[in-house]
Amino acid sequence: MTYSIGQVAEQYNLSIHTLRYYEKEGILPFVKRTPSGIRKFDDDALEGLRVVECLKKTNMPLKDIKVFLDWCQEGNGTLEKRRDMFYEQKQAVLDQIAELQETLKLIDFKCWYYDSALELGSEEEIRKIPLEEMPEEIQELYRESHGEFSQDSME
Amino acid sequence: MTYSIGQVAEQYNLSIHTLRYYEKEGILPFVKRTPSGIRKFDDDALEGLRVVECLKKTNMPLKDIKVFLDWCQEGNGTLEKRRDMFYEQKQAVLDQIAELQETLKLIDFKCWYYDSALELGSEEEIRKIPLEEMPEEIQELYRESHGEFSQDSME
DNA sequence: AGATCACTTAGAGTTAACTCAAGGTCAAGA
DNA sequence: TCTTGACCTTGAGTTAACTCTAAGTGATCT
Repeated sequence: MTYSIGQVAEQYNLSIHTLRYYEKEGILPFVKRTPSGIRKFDDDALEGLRVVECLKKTNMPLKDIKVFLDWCQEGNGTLEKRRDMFYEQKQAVLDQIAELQETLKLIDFKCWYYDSALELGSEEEIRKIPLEEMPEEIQELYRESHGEFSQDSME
Repeated sequence: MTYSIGQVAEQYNLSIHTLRYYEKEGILPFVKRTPSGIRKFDDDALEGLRVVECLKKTNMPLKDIKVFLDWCQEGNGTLEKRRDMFYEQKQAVLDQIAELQETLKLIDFKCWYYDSALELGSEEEIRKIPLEEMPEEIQELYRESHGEFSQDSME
């Protein structure tokens, strides 16, 4: 079974422009053509695209994705590089998750801050509250999202 | 206590250029100046920068960060908008974490795939293995990272 | 006094990743 | 046969977020 560029664009929520751009950049090496020059995507091409999309979601730049795809074309001599690359990428993703979880602390603190400000009617009221009088878990969020800083103003 | 642009750049791992760019874009509304025009960052400015950095880490574009900072300047009338924004941003971060965790499945599958290919000496060998003969947890990773597709080729 | 160094501005240049426009081809249906 | 619609190419334009250059100022060290 093969698909046209339009069908693939639809299925993967990419624009036709983007797919052609990827091919130009060497990001779609598995795409074949009909004799009249029309692209056709077979299962190999779709699997390749799935991997590209996966790596894109990890925020890997297209030029790095291309390096990987070039290794794929080179054959078994690059198996080790490719394996190492996926292990590195795994770590990169774990790091990103950890960072997002860190930023959640400040966001959760701000959610509490604005909820309280709205209850009290003004930001000034909530700013008067010393750190020690905030709920325990909010104190923790504050400390963890503000490093070792002492209490200062909040915007 | 106040800091110069160079000290702040160093502390926050940003370039001086970037800080000036942020100010130009309205992203640093709390920065004051000396009579001779030199920027000085006080605690308010640093706290603002901390929030900016936090929002940047959630992949919020600078123009959206600016909208928030403008609301901060407008006073208590915008408290609700600001709260809602943080709740939305919290959800956005949770979604990003979930997506990264999804992509980990394909990455983990690929780690196994290349480990096995290296053990067997070639990619062709591993591709011969039918899905059913792979370890249980790898079968799961494969299925979860490939949607409802039947087994096709892997690159 | 002169050098050095961190600061200032305005504005140009860069990079990544698209995104689009113009002009053309090709195959299928009325 | 003509039209429609999806495809094609080349090349230009866009956007975000920097990043840098040139030319100049101001404070401090020797």
